[in-house]
Amino acid sequence: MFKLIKKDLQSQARLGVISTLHGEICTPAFMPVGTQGTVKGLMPETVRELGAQIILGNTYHLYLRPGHELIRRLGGLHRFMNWDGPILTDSGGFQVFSLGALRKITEEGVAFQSHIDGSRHLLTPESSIAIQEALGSDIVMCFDECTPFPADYDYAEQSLALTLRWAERSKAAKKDNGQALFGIVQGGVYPDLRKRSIEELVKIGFDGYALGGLSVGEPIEKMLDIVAEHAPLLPEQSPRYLMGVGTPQDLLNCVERGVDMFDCVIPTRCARNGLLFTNAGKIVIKNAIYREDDRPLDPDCDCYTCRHYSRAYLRHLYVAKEILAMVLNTIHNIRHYMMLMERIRTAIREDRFSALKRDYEERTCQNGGTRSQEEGD
RNA sequence: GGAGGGGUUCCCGAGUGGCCAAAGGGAGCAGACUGUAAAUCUGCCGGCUCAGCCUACGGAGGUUCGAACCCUCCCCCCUCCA
Repeated sequence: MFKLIKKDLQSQARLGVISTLHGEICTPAFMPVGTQGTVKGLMPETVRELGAQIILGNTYHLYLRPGHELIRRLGGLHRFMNWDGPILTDSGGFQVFSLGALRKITEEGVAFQSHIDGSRHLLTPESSIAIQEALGSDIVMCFDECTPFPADYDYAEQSLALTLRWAERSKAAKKDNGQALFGIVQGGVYPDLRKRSIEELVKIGFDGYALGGLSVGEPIEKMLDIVAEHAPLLPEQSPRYLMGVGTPQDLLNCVERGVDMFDCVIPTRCARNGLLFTNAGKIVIKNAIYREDDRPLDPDCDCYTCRHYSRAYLRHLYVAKEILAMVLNTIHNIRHYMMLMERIRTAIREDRFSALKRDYEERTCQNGGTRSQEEGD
């Protein structure tokens, strides 16, 4: 299911292809997030045109609404949302983390109260897998506990142990139906725990491996250290997925450290909130300096937004709270991410990944990436 | 002509003797956002030589230790009746 095509000589960067039931994915790849069966603001055709090869869906959210059985009856998630490319579904493990106040973790699984209506539900490794099978995703994620940060060693160790037991149960529950199943590495920020996590997951055996429990509030340097140390420990012939990351700078840093797949809400959420990524750094489109700026967002971008609209118009739409602002901004940010990934893949193929990374950093450093530079006050 | 209501900081709008540079919205300015409870959230928002001072609650005057708040006159708006 994964074919490693090339390894960079100067870094851990890799070029590969993942085969799924709904097509191939060239890696390194960034997967736009479509939590509720839609990449917010975009039609599937647009998502595809922007260069996305695979998108995310979410077990917890689709289970609660509209319900996985309903989606199954209507032909599965692909048909339901009119996206015929690959879909990866997250298991609900992240909601164990993000909906902290509304859930209780037990050996059996996680008892949730719906954030929508307060109703009570139990999500287990078995039910999470069953839901993902009903949705019909191409890549199914094991149900895990996304360990929070900070977490002390004892908590991280117990959490990891639980996630490993759940991984075994997820594997056991998974039907042999062509859907891929990925294991998730946990262990907090503790190297020995993460190493153990990897060893145990590999023993169980998965189609791919994800680094989880990162980008949950730990310092970026910490995350990079962990990725640098642990991504190379994952099986070379399996895809490596860093969950929930990140900024363009994070993507470059983590490809360099051996990661093949990413997903993150940053490009879509930030687009809706008016933060746009360009080849000259980030732009906060609501800022007054763009009031009469007739230039495109990014002259080096080929997206629909940059080909047709000025910063002044985009600022106007945003300030006026027009729906089109979110659409155009999302188109741009996703295209920026996709273009970056395309350039990364080409650069690895042509043995110039390091040069590309350096070049991108130089172009954008003038006003930094999100959360990258020193925090002011 | 008669009866009543009202003029507050960029706008709307609370306040009705000291705790008021004055609630709350809006606008404006800036920041955040990392497996989406996010079209969300946060901060600033009269000026200055900034633990204080100055300028401000339609205008002018007055009462008071003290007034956006009480009194007098004036100006302007709105509603109803004729």
